Amino acid sequence: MFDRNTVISSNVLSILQNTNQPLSVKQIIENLQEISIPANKTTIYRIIKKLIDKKQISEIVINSGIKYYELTSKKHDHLICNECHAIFCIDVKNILPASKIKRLPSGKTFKMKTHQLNIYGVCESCEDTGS
Amino acid sequence: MFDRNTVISSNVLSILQNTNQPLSVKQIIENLQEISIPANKTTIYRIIKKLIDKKQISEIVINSGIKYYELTSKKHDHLICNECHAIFCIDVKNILPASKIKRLPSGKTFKMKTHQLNIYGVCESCEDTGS
DNA sequence: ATTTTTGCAAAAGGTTTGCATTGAC
DNA sequence: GTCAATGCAAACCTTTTGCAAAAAT
Repeated sequence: MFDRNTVISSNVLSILQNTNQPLSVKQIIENLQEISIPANKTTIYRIIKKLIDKKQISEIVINSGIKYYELTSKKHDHLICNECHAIFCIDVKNILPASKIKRLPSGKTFKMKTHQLNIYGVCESCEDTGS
Repeated sequence: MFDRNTVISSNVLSILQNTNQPLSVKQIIENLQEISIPANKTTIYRIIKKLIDKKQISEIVINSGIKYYELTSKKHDHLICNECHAIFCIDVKNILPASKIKRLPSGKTFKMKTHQLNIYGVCESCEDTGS
């Protein structure tokens, strides 16, 4: 995973493996604190960056401007509550059907209002320059 | 539009009406400078906030963390170049088909790699409290 | 012993806030 | 004249960077 195995890096990874929703750096730090592993935010940002470079985790940006991270293998689309900002992971295949009311695996409902789809890739100009 | 009609606010709106892609606050300021209307960023943020409250414009967040704004009436999904960060507006209906290569209205191509779909709304707990 | 990982402080970048001034009506 | 809009400086928040100290191998 990492060049060297440390308490912090291994726990960050297992926290991400064991959660059922994307976590922000702040939330990761809180999770670490709960198991008595204090960590500096700089350290977490650096661990996150390595995991992203290895494509082990993916970055999610929501309208609050805060970034969240989840295992790439668990990558989902997301329902985001405008009120409490909770993030629920879903599979787009379960959404397309008509109703604006989505039933979550937990049995709870979610009223969909707006969406944002961003598709990332490479435009023709950048493809040409091969940068 | 606004409680009072000013040079800055009316021009911000017309810039957003005349562009074919979402603009950041920085880009809006640059657009204003080009027509010799210097404006403070605070002012632009406040104008943007009013337009969002009135739902005249919508906010788009991309992985760079920067927010972009576009007329709600022109709301699209977006292709975002990972290299140059250009944003191309598209209609999701034109995407779903098989190929990873999307042809833009301009005739140029875009190679799609990853996507992020965020659906905003209200979760059951917040719906209950009616907040 | 070497090299990576970590912590701290400071900086960076986008966004927001407080307050006094300017400008629209 | 009144109240909204603006500008400026400072604050805020998340994220990044530089450098020295600590830990892993």
